[in-house]
Amino acid sequence: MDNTSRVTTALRECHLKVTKHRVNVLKILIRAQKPLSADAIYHLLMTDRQSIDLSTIYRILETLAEKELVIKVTFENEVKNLYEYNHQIHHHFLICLSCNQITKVESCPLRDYEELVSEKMKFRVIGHKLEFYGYCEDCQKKQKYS
Amino acid sequence: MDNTSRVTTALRECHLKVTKHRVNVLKILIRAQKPLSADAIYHLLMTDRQSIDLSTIYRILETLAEKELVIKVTFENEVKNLYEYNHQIHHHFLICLSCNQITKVESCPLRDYEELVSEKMKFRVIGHKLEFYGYCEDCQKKQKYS
DNA sequence: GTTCCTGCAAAGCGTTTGCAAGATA
DNA sequence: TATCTTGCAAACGCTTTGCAGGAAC
Repeated sequence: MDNTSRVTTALRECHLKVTKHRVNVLKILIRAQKPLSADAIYHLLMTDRQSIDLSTIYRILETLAEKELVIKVTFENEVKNLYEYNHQIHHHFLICLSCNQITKVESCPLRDYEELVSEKMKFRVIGHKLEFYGYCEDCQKKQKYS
Repeated sequence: MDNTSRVTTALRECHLKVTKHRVNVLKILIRAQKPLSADAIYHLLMTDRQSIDLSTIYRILETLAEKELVIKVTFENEVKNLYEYNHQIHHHFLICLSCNQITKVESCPLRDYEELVSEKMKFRVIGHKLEFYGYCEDCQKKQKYS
């Protein structure tokens, strides 16, 4: 199944009308494979000669987040909210402090620890958010020679 | 050593002038034991009959964050930036999805995992950010009877 | 006296909202 | 046709900034 039909089906299942803009936004997020800002989506659409208003993008993202087709995330030192396609696969991010590149990691060390926290702190853990900040391979190389 | 002199010393060590406002902001953050917004600090000062402008608080927090006396943090679904006193002790937070209460946990399961990430992903990990979202004890009780 | 800090007012920026026109079902 | 979606313009809330007066060193 290609992305267009995948996205169309997803929208129908959520009882949302299938509009050009919604399809485009979802396809962009799938292709990106990482969180994007409303603004970034706007520019990608513009580059692709798709006219759309920024406020429409915000409304679309809000709606999609409500239906859990996308996930809204915020990172440290990033003013804008970012939105990622919800692949339903638990993951974390590596965020390069130098170039800000975001890389996904699909392994997670926290399953056991969550139980421990639940017991010790009497806090019922529903989820967690974990990011690693540091330097990606490229930036490490650049730093060596600068 | 009481908080006033602790804070005064810290400011001097950072070559910052010791002003009433800076001392007050730092003391509030120490007392709070959790991250506060600029706005929250403003209201605490006002309640204490200390007149100050919001922009001054932002400037103070920015300066203190630069000198690493405080840490600027952002949480999911929280529009405002929060600032916490930097106790230099590694910790994480439990964030209640119901009442938004923030609780500190000082244990951390990630030291070993960071090494793994460094090796496997060729990403030099400098730090990480981890929060647990769920329900605190009080909210769990309330949910039972509602 | 010099440098840094602060209050005030205004602007900046990301995001949200009201409303009328337009598209989807 | 009824309902939902969109573009446009304006407003909103948090944060930053310019500038002149004031405080710390």
